[in-house]
Amino acid sequence: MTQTATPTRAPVNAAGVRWLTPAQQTHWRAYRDGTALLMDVLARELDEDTALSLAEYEVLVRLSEAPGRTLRMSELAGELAHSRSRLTHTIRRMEEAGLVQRNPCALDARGVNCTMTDLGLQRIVEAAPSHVTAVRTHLIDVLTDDQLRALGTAMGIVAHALRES
Amino acid sequence: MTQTATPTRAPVNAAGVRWLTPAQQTHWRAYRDGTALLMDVLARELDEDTALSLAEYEVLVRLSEAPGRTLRMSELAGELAHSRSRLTHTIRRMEEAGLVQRNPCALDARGVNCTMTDLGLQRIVEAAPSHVTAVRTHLIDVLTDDQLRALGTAMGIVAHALRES
DNA sequence: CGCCTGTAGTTGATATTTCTACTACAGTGG
DNA sequence: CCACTGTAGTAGAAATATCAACTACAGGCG
Repeated sequence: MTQTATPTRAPVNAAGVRWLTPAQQTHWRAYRDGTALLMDVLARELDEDTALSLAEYEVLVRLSEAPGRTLRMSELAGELAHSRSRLTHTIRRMEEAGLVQRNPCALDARGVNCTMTDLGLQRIVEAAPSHVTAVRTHLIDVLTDDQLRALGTAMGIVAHALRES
Repeated sequence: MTQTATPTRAPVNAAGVRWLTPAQQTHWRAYRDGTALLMDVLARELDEDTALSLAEYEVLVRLSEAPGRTLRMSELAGELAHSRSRLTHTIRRMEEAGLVQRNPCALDARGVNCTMTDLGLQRIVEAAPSHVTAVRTHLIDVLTDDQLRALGTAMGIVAHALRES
């Protein structure tokens, strides 16, 4: 749990686990804490300004970019990295609120197409400026272009590695 | 919601909102999606291997590093960036499981000290190798040292900016 | 002291997420 | 055609997180 020396190579303990170097520890924690704070404030401000959760907003963004404002449930779940179950519950609530609509998929009788309604479109058009401003204020404007690019590149690599497995 | 040109300056819409450039959009999304995937897999593997949630693990880490394995509830909440309410619920469950213990604070009668028990220490000593390996596998080992450093630096700046306000 | 404002922590209700099991259909190979 | 395996989606229960009071005490100031 604690580190007494400052090795440049990761130490290996008796069980064969490669521990983290102090620098790795520091960077990992900065990432973890910064992400927790950032997501928290983005969720809070979005909810205050627009009464949408981050999950609902993300659903609407993906649908707004899809042809016919429509995506299969599984595609949506895959893009959002949400479980199928979670997505079902989210979409059911959004359907009750009139933001989306579900229809059976013609090509695959198992499938369900999820379509954004006009109300859903209206809501995200209203919400986007607030959210974009929040992302700018708390993330983009506090970093240089290089820092943001490095952040995106690093997490892109992480995401790619995870999607492989 | 969509971008047709590739400006290097952020466009400004009628409402005065500075939109994101395509590059900013790409990096922000890579960060968001990568983080979602990463946190998800870390939580899942930790739970499978040790029956601890990420939140519980983090509580134990902070306590293990504190003098006397003890922290005030509010200090713990501050470090974890969790709400007080959330922490109270988490700690109540952990206390029922015998991982921590709560005692009134001598200096401040409002305060509550939270102490890690021997069982709690044992549990995190057992859990740490698994979690460290997961963090290595999915984050640290897929990045170069420079990339990890850039990631930590960027999110450190973000965290610092958020803690100011 | 007595009042006021702010901090620390808890609680119960509500909302969301996760877990588990389930139905239905697709695709493959006998 | 039929079994078998895998994919798509759902539903209810259990776990967890958020929200909105609420109690209790600290610290400042008249």
